Amino acid sequence: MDFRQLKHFLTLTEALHFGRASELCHVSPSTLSRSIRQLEEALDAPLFERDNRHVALTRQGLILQRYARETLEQWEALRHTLAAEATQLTGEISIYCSVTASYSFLYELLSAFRSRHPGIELKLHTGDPADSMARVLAGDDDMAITPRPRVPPPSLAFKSLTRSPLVFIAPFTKPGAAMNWVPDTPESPTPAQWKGVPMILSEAGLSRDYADTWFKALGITPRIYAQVAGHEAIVSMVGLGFGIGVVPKIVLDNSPLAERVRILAVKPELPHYDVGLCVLNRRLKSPLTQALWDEVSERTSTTSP
Amino acid sequence: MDFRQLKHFLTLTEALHFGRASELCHVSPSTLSRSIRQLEEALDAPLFERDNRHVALTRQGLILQRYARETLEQWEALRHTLAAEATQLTGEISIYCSVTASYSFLYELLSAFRSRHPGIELKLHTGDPADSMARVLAGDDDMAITPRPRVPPPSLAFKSLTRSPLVFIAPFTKPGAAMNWVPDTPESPTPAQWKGVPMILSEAGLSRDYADTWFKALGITPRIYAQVAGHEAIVSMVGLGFGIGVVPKIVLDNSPLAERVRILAVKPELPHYDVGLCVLNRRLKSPLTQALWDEVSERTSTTSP
DNA sequence: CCAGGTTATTGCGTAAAACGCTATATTTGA
DNA sequence: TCAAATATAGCGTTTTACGCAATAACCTGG
Repeated sequence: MDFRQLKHFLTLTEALHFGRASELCHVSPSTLSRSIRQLEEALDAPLFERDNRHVALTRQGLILQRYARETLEQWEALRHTLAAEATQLTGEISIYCSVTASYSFLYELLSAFRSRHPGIELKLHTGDPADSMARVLAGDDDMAITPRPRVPPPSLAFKSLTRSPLVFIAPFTKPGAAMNWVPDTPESPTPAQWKGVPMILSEAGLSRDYADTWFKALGITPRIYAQVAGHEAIVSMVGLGFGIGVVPKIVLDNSPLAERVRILAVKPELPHYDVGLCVLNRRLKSPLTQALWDEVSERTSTTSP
Repeated sequence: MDFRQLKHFLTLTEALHFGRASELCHVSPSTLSRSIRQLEEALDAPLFERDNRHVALTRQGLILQRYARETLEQWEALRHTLAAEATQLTGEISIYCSVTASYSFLYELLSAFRSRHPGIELKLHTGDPADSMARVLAGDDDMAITPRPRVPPPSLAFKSLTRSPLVFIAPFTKPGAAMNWVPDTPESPTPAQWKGVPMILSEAGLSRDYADTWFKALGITPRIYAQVAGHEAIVSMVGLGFGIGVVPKIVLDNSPLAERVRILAVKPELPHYDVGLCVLNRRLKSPLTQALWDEVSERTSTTSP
């Protein structure tokens, strides 16, 4: 059963004459006759009473006429809907990111994207950046803001958005406050100075990896006071005086607790933290994710995996 | 665009796997792939995002899914509706007849027909039998109760229902009433007896034809007092004493004025009046009219044109 | 009554479309 | 690195659709 047959049928219901209807359909009369016959067989019902002089619609034909009109109208409506969707991108992208990212660099990016593609809905899920890639790989989110991994999985595409130094932070102390575990000369670290320092680090993720590497390079076994999920929480605990932490400077710049902590001028410096957007390679085929990918490209230089 | 493609599409939306969907559709994977491609081309929109490992529905695909479900469901509903209609005849037959016919022999016929075919609606239009064939020929009514014409038009089919004598009727008079124009010896008609008789005849139709023929055969020029449309009106005027009329006996038998008139034992007798059902030959192809035609056959012997 | 015109359908040969099989490219997991 | 799984493209064969020509039936006009 084929739309062309429905169109032939409707034309004949209007013309009630095989010759004229066949002309309107741009087929021969015999083709039209067969088309109608096929419909009648598909439905096992006579649609027209006809002889070589008269064509009249049967009651069954009248019922099919209603159905045929509606179905073809809805098909046309569907095509228009899909054409409109092709013109304007619509749909939903879910993005996983940290709280800091959500109201710092990402805010401006997504604002520009929203005004360019008003039909696209963005769903932000905030959480620990250490979980970001896992969520994308598992398909829980379409995209994530994540630090660039040292060895990216081959199925992921990564594009840089910004770079941030990774810094050691200590509590900001008034003169005379008693906090004797803060190293006197952080620019010249020694095991003796750092072995008693209560460290507040991420549970997992790149900042934790870089901190571990830093200590190992200096032959220091750090005293871990707390392992925390999320850099914002590290800023809080350091500000409360519990210890020293390692966070991306951007997190500090965007924290309301920034005046409660100070950056230590630690040498050697930790590597810069490359923050960007990651997505499954195969998801880049989707016009939606492709559009956001392009938006990022226009703002930064491309870093393809 | 073809229902088979819609079915393939729906199966793939459920399986989200070309191999399994192609099995469910009883086609090869390459056929299914092409079927989906054809739909995508017809709609100029991607319906699935897919690679050799994943198949995901696009937003456009979701829209088509809704349409496809509805359209195929409605098609099945339509088939069931038409199947039900084929089992039980439904529709409308319009019948033209005289008032007498409507509550005499036709009443019982149509009662039986109605209980056999409750889905068929009957529309009765009453009027002068002289108009009955014209109405059928013009398509104003599907069928008509009519006297058998002497030369039936070739496009009409006629089937007898009943026969009725055609009779002369005079006013029923009490002894001593003064009505000197009623012939003394109607069994021996003479021009002298009948020339002064005020005749009340149909304007047209068979009863008029037969009356004219009767008078002509006796060399009588009748004095026409009135030409009336409908036999029932003739009975009324004769009962009121205006003259002598010619009507089918069945009309008299079914008239509330029967006791106001008497039948004259006129010789030679007028021909019997063969009353039946007439219909356009081509209308007999319709299951409805065919059903009523069969009902008449079962009650009477067939008289085909 | 007959001939001509009109109309829907059927049969036939040709063209177009559909199909399954096989090969291919790609991805993933062990 | 290799094997398995998967969607797609190419090819030859089969099936379906199509227009042309013929046919049967009906109606009209001479």
